[in-house]
This record gives sequence, structure tokens and C-alpha cells, in this order.
Amino acid sequence: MSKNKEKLKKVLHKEGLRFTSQREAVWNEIISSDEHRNADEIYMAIRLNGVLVSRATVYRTIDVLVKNNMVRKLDVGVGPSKFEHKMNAPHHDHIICIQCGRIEEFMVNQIEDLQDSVAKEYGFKLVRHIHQLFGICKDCQ
Amino acid sequence: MSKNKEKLKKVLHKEGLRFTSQREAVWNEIISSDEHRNADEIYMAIRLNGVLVSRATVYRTIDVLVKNNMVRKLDVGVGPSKFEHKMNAPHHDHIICIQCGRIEEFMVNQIEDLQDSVAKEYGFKLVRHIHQLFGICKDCQ
DNA sequence: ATTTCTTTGAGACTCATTCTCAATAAGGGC
DNA sequence: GCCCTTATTGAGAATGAGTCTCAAAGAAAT
Repeated sequence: MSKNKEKLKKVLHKEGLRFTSQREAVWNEIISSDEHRNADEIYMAIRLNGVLVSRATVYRTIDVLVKNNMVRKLDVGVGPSKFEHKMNAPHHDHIICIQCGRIEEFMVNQIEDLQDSVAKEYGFKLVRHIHQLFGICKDCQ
Repeated sequence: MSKNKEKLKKVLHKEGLRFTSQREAVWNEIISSDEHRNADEIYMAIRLNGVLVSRATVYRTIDVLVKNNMVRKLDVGVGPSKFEHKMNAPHHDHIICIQCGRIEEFMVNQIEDLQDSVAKEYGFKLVRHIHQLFGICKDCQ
């Protein structure tokens, strides 16, 4: 059994949820690409593969994956949220072009550390963060 | 004429928009409080003051104010967006409790500088950013 | 095999936000 | 002030992402 399938089984078990072919199909579709896709795009991709999974199940499954840190939810400021898997991908944040929608990934250790300090200072136990820079990319300027 | 009214007039003029009593009412309501309120709360507050402004106008006006950096839009992860004015208020970002919804403000110069570096590195002209830390506050832990 | 509990799918529903369009009001020129 | 042009407004319809419902189907337990 693949490592990814293992991972899914483990998380579902931890959540007290059953391993089903639908949930596997959603997870497989999400890890099959490094694109930032919305729920509907993921749903359509699964259908194109000939598998029948409802939109509701796609949303429900994504929720579980996001909650368990396997998928990141991305609010791009306009339209539906986008999702990306976090398997083997190092942590990163995003810089987004407000003209063309282009998304680049960035990661600065110093910023991560400073975030931890802020959380500590305010007595918060940090769960996640959103850090998105919006601007005009080189091509659109 | 108050400085705030001046500011609104200037921005509306710059945008080629007219100065109207409705837009003034929305702006006045927003600067009257330092709370983080959603569009509907702002709408209701205006009505309580006896002024009649439609929901559509509240949304339309907020859009202009956000675009012109007079108001900050806050996506708190669940439910409607919240808004806060930026008059005389130094720049800050937010740390949000995912249990009780409490919002604290923080500001770290070093993070701001690092953001600028990232934008520069990727060739982006930075327009705005979202930086929100989500966690469990002291009281909810 | 029977019971129990979870999951699923189809579509209804929610609710923040945006759109429509006829009526109204600003702003500029006279 | 009065016209004229053009923008703005309000009421409610429309949109659309996401969630919920509930009967049918499937898995697990006994």
C-alpha cells in the first residue's frame, strides 16, 4: 500500500471516520497535482477520471484533510477558496498578483520565527496562519 | 469641515465619484468605532442613528474605502468579513482565537520589512497583505 | 443474518455579497 | 436658481460557494 494511502487511513482512523473509496478518490486527486485548485475543479477532475463522487463529499473530505494538515486552504481574495496538498511540500506562504491571479510561493524562516514570538507574547497557542502578499507581478506592471 | 470629511471628499473626487450623504453616513459610522464590525453591523448601526442607507450602498461604499486604504477588510475565517477604519491607527495585523473569535492586534516592523524583501525578490509591486495568526487564546486553552 | 451506525448523493437551502433598473439626486454650466 | 447630464440609490432579485437534509446504501459489530 502506498505511503499516501497509509497516511489517509491513519488520519481517518484518528478522526473515527471510515476509509471509503470516495475519500480515497478525493485524496488521490488532490495529491496528483501541485496546482492551486478550487473544490469544483477537484470535483470535475475526479469525474473526468470516471469516478462518481458528489460535490458534497468532495467538500466534506477536503474539510477533514484541511483539519488534519494534509491540505492547505487558500483564500485568494476573490472567488472560491483554493486548495493544495502538503505532502512532501515544505511549508510556504503566497504572493498573489491581483491583476492576473498568478500565485508564487515564498518561505522566510525569520518570519515564521517572529510569528511564534507574537503568539507567545499574546498567550496564544498557534494553530495555523494566513500570510498572503497581494500586489502586481512583473508581467502585469 | 472636519478632516475626516475632507479625506472622504478627496478620495471620492480622485475616484471620479460624487460626495453623497449616504457615503458620508457610512464613513462616519465606520470611523465612529474601533471595533471590528461586519457590513451588516455597520448597516444596522447607521439605521439606529435614524439615517436610511441601503445595504447595497453600505457594501458599495465600503468597497471604495477599502480600495483607497481608508478601511481594512478582515477575513476572519468564518462568517462575513469584518472591517475597521485606518484613520490615525498605526498599521497592524491580527491574531485570532478560533474558539471564541477574539481578535488582538499586533505589529512587528521586522515582519513588515521582510515582506517588502519578498515582494522585491519576486518582482511584485506590493499593494496590500493579509497576515493573520489563528490559534487558541489564553482563556480558551 | 440482523442490527447499528456511518457515509453517500441529489438537490434544497443558506447567507454574504452583487446585480438590476427605475426613481432620485449631484454637479457643472448658464 | 434652473437645466441638463450623469451618477447614485434602494428594494428586492439574483448569484454562488458552501452546507445541510434525509432516504438509500454500505460497513462493522453481534
